[in-house]
This record gives sequence, structure tokens and C-alpha cells, in this order.
Amino acid sequence: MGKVSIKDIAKAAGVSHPTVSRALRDSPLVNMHTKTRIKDLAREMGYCPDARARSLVTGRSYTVGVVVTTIADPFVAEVVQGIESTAHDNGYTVILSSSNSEPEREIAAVEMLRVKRVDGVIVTSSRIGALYLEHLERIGVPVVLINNHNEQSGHYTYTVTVDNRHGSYLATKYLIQIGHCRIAYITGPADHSSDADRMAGYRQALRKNSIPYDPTLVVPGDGRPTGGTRALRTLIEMRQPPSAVFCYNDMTAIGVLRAAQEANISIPGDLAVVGFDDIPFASFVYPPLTTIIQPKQEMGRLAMEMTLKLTEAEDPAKLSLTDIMVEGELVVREST
Amino acid sequence: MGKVSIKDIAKAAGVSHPTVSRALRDSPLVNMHTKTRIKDLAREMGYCPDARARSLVTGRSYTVGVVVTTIADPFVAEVVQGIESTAHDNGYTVILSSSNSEPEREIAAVEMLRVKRVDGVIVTSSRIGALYLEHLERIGVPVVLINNHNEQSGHYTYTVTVDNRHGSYLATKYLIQIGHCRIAYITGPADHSSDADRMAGYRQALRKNSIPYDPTLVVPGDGRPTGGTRALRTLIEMRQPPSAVFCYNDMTAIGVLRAAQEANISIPGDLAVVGFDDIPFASFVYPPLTTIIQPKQEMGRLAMEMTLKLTEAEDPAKLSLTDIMVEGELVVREST
DNA sequence: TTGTAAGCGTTATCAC
DNA sequence: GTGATAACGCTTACAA
Repeated sequence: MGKVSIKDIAKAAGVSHPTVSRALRDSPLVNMHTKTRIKDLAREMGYCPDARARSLVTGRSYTVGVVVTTIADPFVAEVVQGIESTAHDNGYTVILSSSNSEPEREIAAVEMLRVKRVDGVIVTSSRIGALYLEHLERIGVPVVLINNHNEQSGHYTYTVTVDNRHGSYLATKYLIQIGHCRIAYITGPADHSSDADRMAGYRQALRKNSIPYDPTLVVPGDGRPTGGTRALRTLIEMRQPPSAVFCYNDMTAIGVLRAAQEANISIPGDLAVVGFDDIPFASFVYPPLTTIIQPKQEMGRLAMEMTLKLTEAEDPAKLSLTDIMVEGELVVREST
Repeated sequence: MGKVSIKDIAKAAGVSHPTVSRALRDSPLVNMHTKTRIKDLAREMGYCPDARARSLVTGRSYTVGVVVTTIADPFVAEVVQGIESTAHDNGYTVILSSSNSEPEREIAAVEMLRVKRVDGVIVTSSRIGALYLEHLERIGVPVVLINNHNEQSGHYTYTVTVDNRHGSYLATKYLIQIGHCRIAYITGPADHSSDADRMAGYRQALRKNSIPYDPTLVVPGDGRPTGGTRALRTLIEMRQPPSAVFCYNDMTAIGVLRAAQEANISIPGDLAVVGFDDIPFASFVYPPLTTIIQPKQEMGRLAMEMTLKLTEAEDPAKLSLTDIMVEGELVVREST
């Protein structure tokens, strides 16, 4: 078992345990010959260093905490993959913690990460606002938020977000370019600032192309297929239905696709549909969905790199980091 | 910051630090009055226990390692959610580690978990066989494998798997019951034992219903949509095409759906389609897919509970645990 | 009920 | 180059 410590090796090698410690970590201050002897011995004896003990004295755990709403959300999963892979490449380890969007659970998660002495925390897609941010600051290590608008980024907390406004600007502009002028927008959950931003991009594209904004073309969704289905039913009953619809996200668009199929509306013939996010299944639905790609893995990577810089810097203030905003990208498939 | 230790509290309270330790952990051996005083003090001073130090002396880290191929696989993500949530409920923490199906990376992951002194390891959907199992045993803590056939479960390693044979038996039997007798099977990756098992269940259902097994109705897929698409193209060119197709998994079935749409084959009118897994999107494709539900979260839960039992038992051998096999469940949607 | 001393497995700081 | 010794923050005997 992993019950052999540097002291055991020291005894076996006839040296002191600090020498073993040095040898194992390739310190130049140790005789080449004894160094290899110690290393061989360590291997033979099945030595495995104890990160807890090391961390206790060095003060660094090489561990970051990742707080998610639920890892079962494919969007979150991809972000986490980007985080984990970057962490791994840099010798860090990831502690995963889900909040299920419950405030108490999120607070408990952060508290637990504090207890485990993580070197940094990354929070994705949380909606738990002020009360929570306060708790976050208390943790005393860098915090990076992904797709989470925190108004005032503090000393230590930074954000990585997708440019929602620009993304939906691209989407809407594209619809206009291919000839649409009655373009609907199906909203997301009302309390998400991302919805406001996506709406803003939509309106901006209309404005720039001199298409008057028609509020009746904006109908509420909920970010899920059911919301999209309901919304499309509303839209097709209008006296003058839209020829295209831009959806808050892909899940909404999937609901639209389904409602269209039921109503015998041909896509993209009768109606063009654009989503947002590029979830993994966007290309597998029928017809494959035109959408705005959020660079999910890259966002994870950027957040992790930022965390690394913050934890490894002597003085994080000197780093003069700024929040990161990444651009989405339009991918045209067959729904338009 | 988290720089206050029990010694600091001890000083402030005028007691010794073991007393603080006892008080904070609700030991009955400490005066009620001083206990509350100490607790208040701890809160005021912003005390946060250090799990590393605690773990070092108790020998338990209350941490489990979870090794996955990639968390971006929705199947894996759901399993991990089951694991994480059960871990959380029992005061455990999850370290996530991806292997990308690369053996060296998987071995490195396990080594890292050893260094971090996890109390147990759960591995999902790995295919990395013998070489790897050997490494796993070396870790010296319980290992539970999910959907991973290890032939000889060792002292410490157990498995949680879905009953592949029975699941596809259910699927095929159902197709027979609704009147099909020419039923194709599109296989998964050839080297997966799950494919052999699913194939076996398919053949068993045919046999029990006196339908002769026709090898020409078994066509190779690859577990992904492209494989399903290719396979269906082969099937429809047969002089006597099948009226139903059972697919190795949902991803394959999605490919079939797409090929059918292209070929103007109506589903389920001309062709009934059944998948396996019940990935989140199975209900969002068109038509919503009839499939076999793998209880993914439950499998994660069971694996975690098993890990807990194993780590917390005095003598794991006395537990007389056995590998767990869970039953899948048929869910009939609109593709049949 | 509380304090003293020891120890968990490391690394860091000194001497030698 | 190497070895004592202390320290990290905690728990657990054992004493008082």
C-alpha cells in the first residue's frame, strides 16, 4: 500500500529524510550517485508522495474548485472539459461541485472548497447574485466566473463571458442578409442578463439595417424546448407571421423545430430558424441547426488560465488582468 | 483570509488548542459554556478548518476520484452527476479527471489520485483493459468500475453495469410484439463487449419468438450517427429490407433517423427505430426516439454508495459485496 | 473537563 | 552535500 514515507526510504538508504525529499524532487544539492540510489529505492518500495503533507507546508494545493449548476447540462460539461484539460496540462487537479442552482448548496460547495484549500475557484453559469458573491470573496483565493455577469469585479474575481450582444447581432444580420425582414425573437428566461444582451444584439442588427423594431415579434420563451414550441404556436397565429425566427438558445430552437414539424411548416422553406450556443446536438437535429457557436471549451481554458495566472502571481494586482469577452461565431447549417 | 488556526482561537479563548479542536467538533468532553464561547469566537475570527491537516492525521480524505473518458459525453455527464450528488450527500468531495481514452493519461490520472490520497476511485466507461487494471489495483483503495467489464473482479474492484443483454432483449421483444419480424440490428464498435451483449439479447428475443436469425440483417455501425446513416443505406438497398431496426445506441439511431429522412422513409410508418441509452436528446429528435433507458444517475449513485461502503468498512472482505447489474427500461416514444 | 506531548508526511532553515 | 530541527494545522493518547 501507499504506506511508505520518505522516512522509510531514508532508513533504507541510510540517509536523512530531508535528503530523500531533495533527491526525489531533483534538487541539484544532492550527490548524483545517492540521488539515483534513492530514486531506485523509492520505486522499489512503491513510494507515493502525499500531496496533503506537501500542500500543508508549501501552502499550495494545486487544486482548483469548479462550481457548476449541473454537470448534466451539455453546455456546462463542455466548459468543464476545457477547464479540466487545461488544469491537467498545468499539473492541477479539479474538484467538481454541483449546486443544482440551489443557493444553500452553492454556498456549501464554496465553503467545502475553502476547507479543502483550493488555490482558485471557477464558477460557471451561476445565477446566484449578490449574497453569493460576498461568500465568494470570503474564500480568499482567486475566483473566475464564466458567463456570469458580476457587475463590479472585485480584487480577485474576474469573468469570462461570451459576447452575447455581438453573437445575436451576427445571427440577426445573417437572417437579414439572406432576405428576411420579418424576424422574430424568442426570449430566454426573463431574469438572465444574457437574454437582455441577446435581445440588444437583435435590435441592433435591425436598426443598422433600417428594419423597424416590431415588439409583437418578440415572444417569451424559457430557454427550453417547451418554451420554443409555445412561442412558435403564438407566432404562426399572427396575421402576418415572421419568415424567420432567432431563438435565445438552441434548446428553444429545438422546440421551434418540433412545433414547425407538427404544424407542417417547412424549414427553412417557410421559416428560417437560428439558435444560439451550438450545443452538441445542434448538428443532429433535423434540419441541422444554424446557430452561434459559443467556444465552450475555450472559455473553460481561458478561465483556467486566468485562475492560474492569479494564483501563481506574486501580486495579482500587478497582473492588471481584465475580464475576458470571447466572440461567438455563426455556423450556417440547414435550418436557414 | 483563512489564516486563522485553532491555535489562534485557543490563544484568544485562553484555552489549549486541543480543547478548541474538541469544541469545534462537538465533543461531549468539553464544557458547554466554553464550547459555545469557542464556537462564537471561531465564527467571529473567520475560522475555516484545514482539510489537509485533518486528513493527514485521520487518514481519511473524504474525497473520491472519478476517472472519465470525457465529461463532454452526455452519458458520462449524467453518471457523474449521480456520483457527485451522492458524494455530496455523504460529505464527500469529487476529484474529476479525464483520460480522453488515452492510456497514459488514464494512468497519470490514477497516479495523481493516489498522490491526493483519495478514499476511493470510480472509473466510468473506460476501455483500457488489463495493463490498466493492474495499475488500478496498486492504488490501494476501493475501485468501482461503471459499464466496464472487468473479467475477474479483484479484492477491491467491483463493477456497476447495465444489463445490456436484457435491455436489447426488451427492445427486440417489443418490436416483435408490435408486429415486426424482419428486424435489423446495427452494431456498435466491434471491440466493445457491450455490443456483443446487446447482440446476444437481440438474438435471444428472436429465438424465443421463433424468428429465424438472419445474419444479413446485422450490419456494422460505429456507435455514432455516421455509422447509423451508412448502415441504413445498406439496409434499404436489400431486396427484402427490414421493417424495423434496433440500434446499438441512440447516437446510431439518430444517424438512422437522418438517413431515413433523406431517403423519404417515414418513421415509424415504413420503418420502426429503437435505440439504446436514452441520451438526453433522444426525446428531442424527430420523431422522439423509442429506446432503452439506462438509469445513468442511478448507476452513478450505486457506484458511489458501493465506494462508500468499501472505504468505510472495517474489513471490506466481510461486506461480501457483489458486482451490481441494473436493468434498463423500455420507453416507447414515437419512432415505433 | 482540560492541558501536555506526540505524531501525520512533507518542506524549509539552518548549521556542519 | 547532508543532517538536525522546526514548522504546516490538526487529532489523539495520556495525564492531570
